Amino acid sequence: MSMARARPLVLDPARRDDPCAHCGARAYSVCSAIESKDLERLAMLSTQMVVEPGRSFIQEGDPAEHFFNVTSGTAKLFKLLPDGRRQITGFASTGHFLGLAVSSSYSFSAEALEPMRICRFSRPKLKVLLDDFPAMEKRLLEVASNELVAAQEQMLLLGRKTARERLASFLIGRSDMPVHCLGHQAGHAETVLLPMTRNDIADYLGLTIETVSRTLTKLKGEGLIEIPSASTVVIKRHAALEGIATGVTEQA
Amino acid sequence: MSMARARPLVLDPARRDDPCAHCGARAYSVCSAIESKDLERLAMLSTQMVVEPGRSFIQEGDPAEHFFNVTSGTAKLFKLLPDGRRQITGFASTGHFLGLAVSSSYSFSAEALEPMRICRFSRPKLKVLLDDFPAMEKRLLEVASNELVAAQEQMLLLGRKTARERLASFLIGRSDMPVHCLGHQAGHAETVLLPMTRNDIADYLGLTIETVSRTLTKLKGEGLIEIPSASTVVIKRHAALEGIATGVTEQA
DNA sequence: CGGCCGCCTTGACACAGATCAAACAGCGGG
DNA sequence: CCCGCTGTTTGATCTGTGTCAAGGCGGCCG
Repeated sequence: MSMARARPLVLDPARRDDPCAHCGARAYSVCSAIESKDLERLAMLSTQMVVEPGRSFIQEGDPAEHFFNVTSGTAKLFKLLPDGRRQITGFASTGHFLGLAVSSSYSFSAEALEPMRICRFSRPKLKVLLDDFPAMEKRLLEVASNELVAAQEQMLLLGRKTARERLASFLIGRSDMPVHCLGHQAGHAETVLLPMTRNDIADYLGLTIETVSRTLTKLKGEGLIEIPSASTVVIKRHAALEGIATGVTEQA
Repeated sequence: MSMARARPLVLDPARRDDPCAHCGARAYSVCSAIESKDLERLAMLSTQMVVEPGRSFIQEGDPAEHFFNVTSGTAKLFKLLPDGRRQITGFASTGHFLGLAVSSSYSFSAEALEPMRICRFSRPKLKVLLDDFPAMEKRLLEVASNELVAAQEQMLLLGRKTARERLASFLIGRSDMPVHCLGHQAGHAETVLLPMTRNDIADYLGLTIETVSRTLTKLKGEGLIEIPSASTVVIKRHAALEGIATGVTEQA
């Protein structure tokens, strides 16, 4: 909680050879709303950056000067209480857009879980750009709407689901993620990779690390999942796990 | 949970004497992005409706054919699990815009707490309107961004705050609400009116009705609040309550 | 190759909040 | 004015998950 103060590395501040045109994440991001011919202008406004695991690139409370677009890797987004209690509100991976807040300061922090590449825009400049590209604004509204739906689902999870249901929901949610979010290691859809620690999972699901560990062990014992390594879960009985996740199945 | 099947009453389907121009909620809603001269066109697309307390006007899972704008009154928005567990994700009052979901079906239900007036738009028609009024799209993006921030704050509450902190946050949040959301009964800022039942509060805060009641009684006993009637709370020590809400204060 | 360190698992016990149960209060209707 | 309904408060007890504590495992560095 105390390290990660250093600023992330800015790549090639001088070199600007049309990064957006060659961006692998473009198809998945809000930038897909920009036509090829206008990409150069978009690139002019953006700065490519690399963030190492454990490094923060957004701090709750700091003046919100930039928007970000995740080009590769994964970050955790979280809020803190003064005594250190933490709630992870989501994980952002390839294509994810960050920093939509209207307010003048960030309402959450973001820290890289894996090596990341992100694309940074200054807020005032992007605002101007949006006036010229209403399609991008539309896209942003879509993105925001989808996140709102996801946030409401998470509220249901945090407010009303049991630990068992939370873990099942989490695993099902991960297994349903689009391939480009998962990074290089594609693999079988039922093989879920967890780039975050048990602590992160706990803080995402509103549980403790011990409960996460115990609950996973129990699901394994029941043959619903396998855990070949701490960061890999294989879903063996997808339908059963989904039943638990949606609250259809009574406790075992 | 089983009543409220009847459709809400549609007001004056024929009469269309420029309702938007006289709408008291316009200043607070997304419609403020539309200039006076264009209001007639907006009115052509909208249908005014009245909803009685206890009536649903959005059902989770139903095809999402309309957007709604709350003109007066308050609704609760919620999601259900198959066994009846309920999470209220928010309360919508005057000026609130509903139904942003991109998906083809609603992801939550909405039910009136008080007599409501709402303004209904067909989705396809509003989509077209948005192309002509990018200012309104901007406004929608702002609204969605703000709701996202609120949703993240609520995740922190549901995942990491104690019952005492949740109630304090809830009361502070209510006391901070803009006047137009609270309906006619303006009154002192420290007088909080609760149009919802204890059960609704519980389902909003991820608690049970008994815990809500007990915790309020305890806060009263400590002189932080007064409860002149079940639906009225007076905040006596705002700063202290705020300290509890934000997790600064240790448990009493 | 061995030792250290961070992360994960497992166990014993505690407690905040849930559950079950009953009495109480406000309010509209007869 | 009293009755009955619905929502609220209060009490007794239970339990899922948190807390505290002790190993275990695996990866990395020297």
